[in-house]
Amino acid sequence: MNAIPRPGVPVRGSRSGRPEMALLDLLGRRWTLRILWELRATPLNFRALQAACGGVSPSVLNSRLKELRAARLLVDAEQGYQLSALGNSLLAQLRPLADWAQRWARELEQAGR
Amino acid sequence: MNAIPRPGVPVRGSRSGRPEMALLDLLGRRWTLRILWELRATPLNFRALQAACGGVSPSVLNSRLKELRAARLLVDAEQGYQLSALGNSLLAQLRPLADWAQRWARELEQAGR
DNA sequence: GTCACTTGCTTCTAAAACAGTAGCACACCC
DNA sequence: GGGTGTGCTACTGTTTTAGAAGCAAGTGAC
Repeated sequence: MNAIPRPGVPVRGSRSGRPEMALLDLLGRRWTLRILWELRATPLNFRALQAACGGVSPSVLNSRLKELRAARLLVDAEQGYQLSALGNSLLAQLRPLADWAQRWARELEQAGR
Repeated sequence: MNAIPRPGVPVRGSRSGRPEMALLDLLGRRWTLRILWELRATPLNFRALQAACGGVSPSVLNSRLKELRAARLLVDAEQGYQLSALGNSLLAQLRPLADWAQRWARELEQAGR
């Protein structure tokens, strides 16, 4: 299945077309979350984004960009790729994960001893 | 790289060990988000979880379960696998995504015309 | 003009991840 | 004993991703 996940369309592991399943499929692809994350503050062009993602291969990056454009989370701008209004609203949900990750790190460190 | 992402350890695309990078790597693996999602309400045993995830293959499911246990997001219970307190706190962050996905679906539908 | 440089991306091969099926080992119940 | 349910492992084949190379188009200096 190479289709780009969209609400209303069957995705990996769900033929219901329910929007949250499409979302979980989209976000569960390698690099998707990271790309959104790196664009949280500022637009980046192709090579800058590639570098920000630790040198992800351009073929994969381009696939993810296509998917994110199709999902309307991303738009092409003069300064490069940037989040759409929709993309920003998604990122608003995701941004608190940075704090959560801190807490996670602390708890894992405690548990590790 | 087959290592389980953990804070403090280099992950795909980041050697900094920053917790949010480890988290993005962990959640960006296929089925991880879906598994957490399916466990949001109730514990499920292996086969029930597999079915809930649309028949994901047992080898992959088992890998994800190992990762999630190592990340302390999941614990083994009598009723099957269930979210830990930590896992529940992560899911609390993720739950609003269902609403967001609804909105996303509406906007895509509009834009599609 | 052409030379160097940047940028978005394509193309290729190899490695890794995942899918899909079968089935084992153990437990429990009869 | 035989039947059922369970967590998983083993295997083969397909898909996805990694990693390197490089091309086509644009820009600016000369």
